[in-house]
Amino acid sequence: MTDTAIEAEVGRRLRELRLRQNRTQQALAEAVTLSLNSIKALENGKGKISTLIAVLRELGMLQELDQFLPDPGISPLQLARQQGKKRRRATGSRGGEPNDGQDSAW
Amino acid sequence: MTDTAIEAEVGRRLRELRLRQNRTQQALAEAVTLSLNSIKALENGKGKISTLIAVLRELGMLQELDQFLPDPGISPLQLARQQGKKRRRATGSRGGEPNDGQDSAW
DNA sequence: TTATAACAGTCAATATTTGGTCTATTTAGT
DNA sequence: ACTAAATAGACCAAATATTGACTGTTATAA
Repeated sequence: MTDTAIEAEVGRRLRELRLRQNRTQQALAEAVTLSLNSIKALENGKGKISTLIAVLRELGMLQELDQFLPDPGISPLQLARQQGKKRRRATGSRGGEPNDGQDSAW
Repeated sequence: MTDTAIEAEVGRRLRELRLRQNRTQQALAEAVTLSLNSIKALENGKGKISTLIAVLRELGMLQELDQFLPDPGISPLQLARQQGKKRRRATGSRGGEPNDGQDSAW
């Protein structure tokens, strides 16, 4: 499934959610203070993340969003290591490729 | 929690996921065929939906996305009513406000 | 059946994102 | 401690999204 296909599918599902609540694109647009065109575009698989979030909130899906991208927290070891540091970065050996993509979580 | 705050939080969690896999913004950018700037912006809570989806795929979160926005399917009654129709719309009485927002699912 | 609301599609102007490049800061490997 | 990699931040030009207005199509209430 291509990225474009997924975007389109997201749009379809958002429309389905809206219709389940029997709401109009126009009404939804007004509720989120966005234009009707933006809603159309969103349901057609285009748009900004901010638009998506606004609509999700209005449709009452924010809790699901939190489940979807749960706050992973920080592993204790990294937390300990973070003392006084302002940033975190990916680590790796100097010469070679940065890493092999295996996640160890610590 | 404001929309902007949620966007920022999404960015933070995406960064956390990336770091758990010990990957570089640069490496991630190359993996999804996007610019480093786009990844920076995304982790800062800005960007397009297409960018978000590409990164989610690369981080292996597409299944979670499917759970988050599950295909609601169509209720049998609506399916029956949809015979030969090309579109679906929100319904409502002619004169008054379109609807009260209660979802009946059928 | 008919009138009209809901929706699709387009256009021009504006706003935001993206890509590319550069500089500065900070973290981690040695 | 030194040094290089990872990241932040700003800049510009190009691409894309948003808005508002308009026209055409389709489904539903009456």
